[in-house]
Amino acid sequence: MTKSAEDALVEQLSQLGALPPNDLLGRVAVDWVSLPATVGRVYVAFSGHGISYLRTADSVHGEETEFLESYRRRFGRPLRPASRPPAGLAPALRTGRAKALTYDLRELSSFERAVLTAIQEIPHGQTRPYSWVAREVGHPGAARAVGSALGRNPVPVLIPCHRVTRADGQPGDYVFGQEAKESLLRAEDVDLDEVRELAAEQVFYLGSDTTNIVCFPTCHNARRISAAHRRGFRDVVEAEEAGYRPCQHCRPESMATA
DNA sequence: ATTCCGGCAGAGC
DNA sequence: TGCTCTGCCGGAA
Repeated sequence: MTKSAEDALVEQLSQLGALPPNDLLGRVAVDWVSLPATVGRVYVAFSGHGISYLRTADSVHGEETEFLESYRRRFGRPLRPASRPPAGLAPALRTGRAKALTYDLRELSSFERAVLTAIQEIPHGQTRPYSWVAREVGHPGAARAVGSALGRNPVPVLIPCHRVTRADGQPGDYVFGQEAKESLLRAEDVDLDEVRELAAEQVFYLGSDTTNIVCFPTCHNARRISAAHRRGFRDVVEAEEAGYRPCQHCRPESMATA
């Protein structure tokens, strides 16, 4: 066992407090399973603390051993095969809706955890810019740092960093590659072609002239705007000058940062 | 469209 | 501590 693995165990044990000893193994040992998902087969590591790691079979070239090695490189400890997956995991992977699961994000910084927590609020089928996430976690201006944090997302697909896209309408980079990001979004019925067409016209927000509310184009409220009442905007300031206010659901950047 | 910087968190030295 | 570099960005030129 490596030094860092020992440290991790000691730290975990110290956090167990008054838990009965017969819970120890279940809390400390980390298991793994292989399951089908919308993106093909995935490998998932988990313990009593929650799901801690996910890789697609594609990303490890279909090799279970490569998954096990990548886990060991990152966490400094081995995995053991599980007899069955944690509750709710299989359906979450089938449907792409995973908000109810619990995750073990203790290895991350508080900023990284805040970012991953915030993006779990992005609904299935919708996207938000990196700069939006930065503002949501109280670090406006840290859009690039958000990208770095998402790049370290230990549980992609389930924690939906693929729903965070670039402000210019491009999908942006992704752990498993831009192609994988695009296919994940298309599987959620995100109309990437329309997003690109709008962006080409310098339209990054959509409003309805019946409600005078402005949204991100993928917001479910924006999807309901009829063609006759739809109006595009370059930015929120332009929309506000036209008498529109930001949607309370998708919260496009307004001037007030509270 | 492309390129070039400024900004920011984290890691390594 | 402080300095430097890197990275799923953004926006200006």
